[in-house]
Amino acid sequence: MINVEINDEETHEYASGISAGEVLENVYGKRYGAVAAVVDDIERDMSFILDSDCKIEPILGESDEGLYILRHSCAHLLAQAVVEMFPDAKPTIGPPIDHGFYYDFHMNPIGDSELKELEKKMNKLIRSNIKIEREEHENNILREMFSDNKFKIEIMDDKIGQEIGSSVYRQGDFVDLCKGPHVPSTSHLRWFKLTSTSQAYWRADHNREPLTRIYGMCYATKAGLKERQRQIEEAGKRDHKKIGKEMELYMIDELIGKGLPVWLPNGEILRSEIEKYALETEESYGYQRVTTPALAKQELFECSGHLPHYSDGMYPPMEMDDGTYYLKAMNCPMHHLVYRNKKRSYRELPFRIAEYGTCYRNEMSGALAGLLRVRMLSMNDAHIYCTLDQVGQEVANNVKMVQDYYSRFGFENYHFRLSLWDPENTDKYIKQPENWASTQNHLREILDELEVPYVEAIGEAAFYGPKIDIQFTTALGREESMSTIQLDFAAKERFELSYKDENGEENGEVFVIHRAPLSTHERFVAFLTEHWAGNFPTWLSPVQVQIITISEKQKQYASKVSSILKEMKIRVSVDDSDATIGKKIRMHRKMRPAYMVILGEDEEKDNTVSIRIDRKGDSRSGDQCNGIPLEQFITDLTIEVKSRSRKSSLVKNEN
RNA sequence: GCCACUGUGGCUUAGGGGUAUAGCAUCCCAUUGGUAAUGGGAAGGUCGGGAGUUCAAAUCUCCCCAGUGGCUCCA
Repeated sequence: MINVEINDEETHEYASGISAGEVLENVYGKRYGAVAAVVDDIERDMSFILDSDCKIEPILGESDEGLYILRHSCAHLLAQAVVEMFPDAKPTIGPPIDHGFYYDFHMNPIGDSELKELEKKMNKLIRSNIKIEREEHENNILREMFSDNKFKIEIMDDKIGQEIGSSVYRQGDFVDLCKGPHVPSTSHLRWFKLTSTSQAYWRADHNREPLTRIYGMCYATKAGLKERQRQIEEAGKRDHKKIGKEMELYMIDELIGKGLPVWLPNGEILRSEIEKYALETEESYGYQRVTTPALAKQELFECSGHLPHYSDGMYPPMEMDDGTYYLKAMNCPMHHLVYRNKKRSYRELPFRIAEYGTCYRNEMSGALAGLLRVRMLSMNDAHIYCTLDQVGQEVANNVKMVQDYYSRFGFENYHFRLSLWDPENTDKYIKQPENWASTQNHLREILDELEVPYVEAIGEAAFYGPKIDIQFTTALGREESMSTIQLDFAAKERFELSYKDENGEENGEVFVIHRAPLSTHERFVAFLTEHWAGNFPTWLSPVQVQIITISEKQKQYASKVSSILKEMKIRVSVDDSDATIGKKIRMHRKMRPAYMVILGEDEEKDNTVSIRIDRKGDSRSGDQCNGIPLEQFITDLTIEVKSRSRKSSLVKNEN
């Protein structure tokens, strides 16, 4: 007999040789929802045999660990269906990911109809409730089992070597090399859906074999799957491409080219409001503004290191009669020249120059997406030239600036990331290992001191130095880089940056901080649109007031109200057409004005307005305050706009 | 760039070998209306572009162009 402690709560006695699953079933009953077990702190299959005293805990399907196992098992199930349907397909790897899993196969590409067939087949395998069994084999047996799959052999070479054995999991005729654990049978995998296919490369190396990747989502319960589908649908409604079209923020025309958005009047209002706000903020932080050209000579980008390290991201050169020119992908080289334009004194440091600079990047055509990834972008860029001692304070100021900006725009779903170089893959970076080590530590200390929580990411640095990136989570739950604060230890040598220090010596220890707290206009507006679902705070709204008349009798009063608002610099638009009031409201809600102002007989008689919130997708739609004195409305509105308030406070929720 | 899918008037969309549906928007007429559909009428498309198969192509085939998702996650 052995003593088994369950879930840190109770201890039971069992005959040695009992399985983890049998114990859990004995204690919790059959429908407890566990997919595997933790035995003495190691994740095990339900079939794991207990032959000595131990501790055991169930892994529930809905826990993070449980979902991981479910998704991993679901990937195996997909592989089983694929090899049954396409006997020549070679499974490679199939990990769980957020919301689901994927599996890469060496096989011909497949389309939607095959995807549906695969899903059907998987459902059939689920209904057959096939047992998933673990087997352990010697190295040579394993190599024999997977002799027709060079990818699995390569995995073994890398991970296991030639000596030791490992485990496989078998379900029906399908066997996969795997550490496990897995769910005990296919019936646990009911709540999945295959979502898409893609092409990937073996080992993510485009010189190696192209693979067909199949994606799926998988949850422990029907409710989990439904919730994810709802989230996807919800995210679709917030999609900046859809809202951008509806609100006429921007357009993309084939004749201009892809990745080259045109800002329409409404989008330009957003851009210029954001820019105005940034200019004010940065002026108060001691930045000076400059404007630099869109192109420059090859020699500049050789000097900066862009051509050796970043040429893939730049457009091909233009041969002119006096040399070779490139469109700029970054503003920094030109800003360095601004610094170098005259002798600098220590009294000038930190020297901060800023520019809403327009850069051109040669993104792969397939990577372009709405405003999120474009080929021409306007960066909220600035460079700070300072001593090593000043770096801490400057970075701290920028972290604070980012936090202030985000709170002003209402962003909450973000986190800081310390982006480090990859010492295993140094080709992408300037080769100065000691500088990498020291600057990375420096940034880490600054973040620790500020007590800002952050994660570290290897291989995400810029070629010239480590970064603090601010990562934004989209409505779909995907992570994207928004703001960035980068420390550059290479520019001082490449551009011979120096200053005259307190001792009258020429000092070359000039550190450069690159920073873009508001990302690019393009990406920022995309996030902003998604975050607010187009229902921007009043100060940003392209249409701040949409006047709607009840009948054409109020034409004059509407025109009077509108000219007063215009004088107060409020963006106002009037609909005094002969359509019905209901129709006018319906028509304008998709443009999402901050407020609708209804003007009828009563309002005109009393010199008042009725203020209404009615914006597509806004839960406050329909809220209205009647009979507000015109004077008061104008005062309140002006305050709300001037203070850049996040709240639409002119309509109280009393109805 | 690569893989898959998609492309029908300004927008949303039906159809799927016999040159095209509807709604919204637009314009006109009537209506002067109190909060998510007031009636009626008109106009608007070489079905993303090009080539091919066919008596006949929006529809089938091929090539382009553009959009969407994916191409970091290492048993």
